[in-house]
Amino acid sequence: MATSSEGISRATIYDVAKEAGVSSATVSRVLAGRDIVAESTRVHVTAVAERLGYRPNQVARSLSNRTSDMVAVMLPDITNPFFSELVKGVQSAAFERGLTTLICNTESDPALERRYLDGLLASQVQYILVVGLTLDRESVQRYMSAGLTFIALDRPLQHSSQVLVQSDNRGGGELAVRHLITLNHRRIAHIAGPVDVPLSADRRQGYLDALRAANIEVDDALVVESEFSEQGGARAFEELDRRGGDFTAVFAADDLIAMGALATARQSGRSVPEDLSLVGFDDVLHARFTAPPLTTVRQDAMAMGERAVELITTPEADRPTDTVFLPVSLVLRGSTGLPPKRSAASRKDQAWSD
Amino acid sequence: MATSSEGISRATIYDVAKEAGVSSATVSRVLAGRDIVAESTRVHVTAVAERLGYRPNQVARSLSNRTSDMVAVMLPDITNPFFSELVKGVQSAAFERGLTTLICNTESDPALERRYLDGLLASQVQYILVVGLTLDRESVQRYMSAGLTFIALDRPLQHSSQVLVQSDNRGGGELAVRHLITLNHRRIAHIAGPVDVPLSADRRQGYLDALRAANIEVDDALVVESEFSEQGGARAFEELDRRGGDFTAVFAADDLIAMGALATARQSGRSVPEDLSLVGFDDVLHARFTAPPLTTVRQDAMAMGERAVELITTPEADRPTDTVFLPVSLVLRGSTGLPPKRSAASRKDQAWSD
DNA sequence: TTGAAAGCGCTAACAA
DNA sequence: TTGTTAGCGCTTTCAA
Repeated sequence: MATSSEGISRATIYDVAKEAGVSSATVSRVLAGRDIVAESTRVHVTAVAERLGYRPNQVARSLSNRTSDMVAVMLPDITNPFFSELVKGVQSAAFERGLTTLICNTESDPALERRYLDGLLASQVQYILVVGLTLDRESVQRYMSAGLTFIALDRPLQHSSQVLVQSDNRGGGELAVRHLITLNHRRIAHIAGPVDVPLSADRRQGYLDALRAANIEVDDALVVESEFSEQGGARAFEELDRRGGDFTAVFAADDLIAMGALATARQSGRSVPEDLSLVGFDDVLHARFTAPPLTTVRQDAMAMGERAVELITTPEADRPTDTVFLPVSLVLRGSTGLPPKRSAASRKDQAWSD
Repeated sequence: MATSSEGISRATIYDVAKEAGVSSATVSRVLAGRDIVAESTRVHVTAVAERLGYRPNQVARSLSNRTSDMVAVMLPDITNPFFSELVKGVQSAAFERGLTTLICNTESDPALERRYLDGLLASQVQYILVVGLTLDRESVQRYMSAGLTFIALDRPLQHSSQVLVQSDNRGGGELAVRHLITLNHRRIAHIAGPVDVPLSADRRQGYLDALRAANIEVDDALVVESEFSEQGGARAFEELDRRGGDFTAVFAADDLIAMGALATARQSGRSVPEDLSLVGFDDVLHARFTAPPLTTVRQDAMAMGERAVELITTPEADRPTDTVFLPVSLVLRGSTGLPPKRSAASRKDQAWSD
């Protein structure tokens, strides 16, 4: 073994073996723990390894095993607070199981996705938790047959039927809009997420279901689309305004959109919730610090991450083959209230009860 | 070479060698690119490799080389938007150089930090971009002599004299407060960051310098401390209020604090900027979507990440040995304005000029 | 300019 | 229960 001044060299399994007077195989067995070893040699070898400050070389282990202790999580935008919380959940769950998390920020760029996947393949990484790929189906298939196992989080993988862990998006949308209806809102707008993200349709479906259940006619002019960002929400709200602005409430497809809409609404002179009620989706950390604090549908990002990691450590046979749904809940805060007089007055039942 | 149905097996360098009728060493040379190889064999081997879909096995490469193509970035909290932007910068710069980024979220927990560092060591990772460790100096030293190279980002490493890439925090604080003074504010509070984070002191020093330069007496009752979060900012603002609340402006040590303070200020019935001006620090994405949008000191997180990656790819000899400062700038938005009448009237010069 | 061969550190048959 | 040995896939002397 090289001296520490030589840098990165460390005690190897051979150093331990020689020092302990056994073979390297025995040391390996002791370390792996699951092979039969005499208690006395186990104790001795462990002590020697400890004394030498031995640390297994993960790279050598990977090469020999053709496995890796890393799990990758691939997502479109780490600056989206929902995703960064998700990452936190993945990371803490992975850590508990001795796995290291590799975060891949793709910017929804297929070229980046490909580079990452190639890199993961080259590094023997097997499991990829993925939040929406933009890569084409064929490429994904190719990576799968090359040995990658995908677990979809939040968004399904292109056409493919991988396991998917996601929140009850439709139910959440319904919850949000039912809340608004209960408050007596009738003209409810929806800022939907991008069409190419399936959960956008689910949340929108929840919106439609709630309206229909209350016999409220659906007005397409009240639905606009936006990307998941404050920027997008701001623009979408302007568009809604441009179309006439005849609504007393908005259900936004996520909190960022809601925050952008909130900022724009206030700039256009409306007070929230007096003139306009607003509901978001996700319950990101910042949602309780907007002015007013945002009423929103809570998704448990940490739980989603944990559940996904749980899946990869579940023997393949016991693994569910289709979607795992996570419950959502409504968090009431200050951004929703009764509609302004003009359109509210007619009903007094139900309000504030949900 | 195994068939693709066998899973993760791929063409190896030997498959290419055999197919091309050369030795594995030659293939290796061709791939490495920097060794002398006959042009004809280079072309031929490249073609064969291409045809076989050969991809070098990074694990084997690492084992042989005792190096890795990964660079780690270790930070206290990925959900802090400033850090997630920083990560984005690191990742894109790393990617351009063929490096893969490993993100380690430590929660400021020394036990987690240690586990991560052990793992990195085991994976042959050499470079760690680190945003503030809580680990003790001795441990850090031990990791360094075990071969890890630390590059400090945003916050210096414990007592150690590693390279540090950071913004001009003192200058930024001064800029913020000078702006408030120019607007005619005289009673300016400061919500400082945690004492154990050095940049807190720098920004606070900027605050003090600006006050002194304007001959404004410093009032310790106007300075409170907070962790870097909205939660903390909210609490700090309450404390400030409890102490009498005789101030017309607040300089917050970061945007999250500012956002928490903003929410609380509004709840306590003040309008911003009419009753109270507020300046943040960082210019995170959300800062332009608060109500009103936040005036703040802009740090270029992406640039910081890029600069750090640049450093690790710089030959050690040419590498700076101490702090690399990045410029900051003031972004004027809606959260700052003239102080309320009572305390403003007396001066008419300067206002709105900066 | 190329090839043979010895590692890098660990694991896993197979034998003993 | 333990040791011997042959890889895992690549890099890199050293010779040719």
